[in-house]
Order: sequence, then structure tokens, then C-alpha cells
Amino acid sequence: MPTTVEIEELLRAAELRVTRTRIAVLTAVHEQPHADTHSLIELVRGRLGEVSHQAVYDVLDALTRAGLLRRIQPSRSVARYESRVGDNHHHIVCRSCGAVADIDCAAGVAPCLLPADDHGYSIDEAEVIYWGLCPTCTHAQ
Amino acid sequence: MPTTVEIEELLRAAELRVTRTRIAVLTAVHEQPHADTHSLIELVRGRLGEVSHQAVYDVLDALTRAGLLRRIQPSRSVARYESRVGDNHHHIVCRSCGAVADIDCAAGVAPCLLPADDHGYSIDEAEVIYWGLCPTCTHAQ
DNA sequence: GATCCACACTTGAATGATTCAAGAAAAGCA
DNA sequence: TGCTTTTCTTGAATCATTCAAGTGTGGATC
Repeated sequence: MPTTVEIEELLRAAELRVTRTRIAVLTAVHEQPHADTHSLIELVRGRLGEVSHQAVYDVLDALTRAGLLRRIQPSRSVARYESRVGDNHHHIVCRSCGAVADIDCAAGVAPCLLPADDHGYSIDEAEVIYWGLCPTCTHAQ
Repeated sequence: MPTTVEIEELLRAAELRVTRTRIAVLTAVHEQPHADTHSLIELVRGRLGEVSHQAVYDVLDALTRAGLLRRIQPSRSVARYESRVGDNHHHIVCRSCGAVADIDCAAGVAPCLLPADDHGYSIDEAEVIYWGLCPTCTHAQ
């Protein structure tokens, strides 16, 4: 878990201004990988007091475009964010409770898979979402 | 492209009541694979006259649960539907214009991929979305 | 062919994630 | 410290999707 100083360094290295909101959002995503926007807003407010939801949306967008965060959005889910970037890992999503876990990618670099026929598309990423039931929901059946 | 009679047979085989709306929706998805809900509503209305959007949502849901349609929803996209079901094929999505094309799955049955570590999840499907630029958008750059 | 009832459709409103817009505040450079 | 650009606040709008309640219809039964 990075310290506040390390978080600030990450922001500066990405040529982003260092603000309370950005530090809090980036810290929150490190603490709670795969959290959705609503959860992150609450985490940030728990740390800073009232913060507008718009500020959090803006920060998440800026950090994602800067490559400090990765946004994932499985079907029927709201947007979720994680701080593990740059290794093109994949995810497994529980169909029942929505829990998300990381799945290492064998290749580790995108695109790790390429189709036999690309239909003329230039492919830069293969996103894999495994669907199933998490251990808890499996046992609850 | 299935005839209306064949569409009706598909519905009956799935033990679904045969209605004008369902025939029109299922036909529309066959005609326009990967169309979003709004487009499908317009297609159905072009064929039947005024139909409530709620009816189309209900039909799409019923047909999807019956296995006659497959719903896909790439990140930042609205729901899209296709009639090609049962072969666990994948998709490539254009980052620029959102165009979707089918990618055959080497295995053809789900789950076609399995991770080294499944974190205790019971996996039933591996959904692969290839991201890139379609030929048109590639040339427009 | 007529009757009935579960299911499908219509109508109208609500929800909720996300985005838009305009002004106030603050980061960081000079 | 002042200035400029960017960020944050405030408040509203958008839009896909869902909810709810009443009306209509498919198709099984008689």
C-alpha cells in the first residue's frame, strides 16, 4: 500500500497537479481495488469530509487517462476502478454477488490474445472477463 | 435469415408465446446483429407501428433468458443483442466508433479459457472482448 | 367456435449512473 | 505575493433502464 508521499509522487510523475481530492481518490482505489464510483465517493468523503461527486468523477477520469488507474465495467455493472495497471491482467466476476478478483495474464502484455481473423481491425487489447460464482455464492447454492 | 415461420418455430421451441412483438424483435436482431436497444425499438416500430419501449425491453429480456438471444455490453456501451447463440464466440469492438464484429472462438464451447488460479470461483464462461480500431477508423487516422 | 386466465403489452412515472455548464477555489509558476 | 490555468462546487440535465398498475391477448380448454 503506497504512502501519501508515494501517491503524490505518482501524481507528479504523471504530470498531474497534486490535490487533496486526487490523493484521496488514488489512495481509496489502492485500498479497495474494484470499488465502484459510489463506494469511492464515500471513501473519499470519509477521509476529507464533503466532496462533490463531480470532483470524484473528474479525478477518476483524469487518473484513468493518465494511466494511473484502470477502469473496468463488466456487463450490467457500474464502472469500477483498480490501481493495478500496466500488466494487462484479467478479471473474474461473480454472477451472483458481483465480486471481482484479478486473474493473472499468461502473456502480461496487451494484446495477450489475437484472433485468427481480425476482420481488418487493428487490435490493441484483449480483455478477458471470466464469469462464474465466487466461493461464497457457490457454497450458498 | 430465418423466415417468419422459422422465427415462430424458434419461439415455440423455447416455450414462449408467439406474439407480434416477439416475432418483430427476434427478426430485427437477426437482421441487425449487435444492434442496441434503441435501434431495435426503431426497427420494430418500422415494422409494426407504435410499440412501447417497455415491451421491447421485456421481449429482449425474455428472449435472452430463453437462450434465443445473447446480450453483450462492452464497457461504456449500452446493451446490444445478437442472435448468434450457443457457440461462445467473441467480439471485437472499435474504440472510436463502437462497431462490433464477431470473432470465432477456437474452442467453440464455454469456458474456452481457464485461468491458472481461479481463486475458488466456479467459472462457466470466458468472455473475450478485443479492443482496437475498425478498418474505417484506422484509415481515418 | 366460445370462454378463461396467465402472461404480454401499454402507460406513465421513477431511478440512478453519468454528464453538462458556469462560477468559485486552489495549485503552482513567475 | 500575484497570476493563470486547472480543479472543484453547485445544480441541473440526460438517458438507459426499471417499476408499477391496469388493459389486452395467446392459446389451452371446453
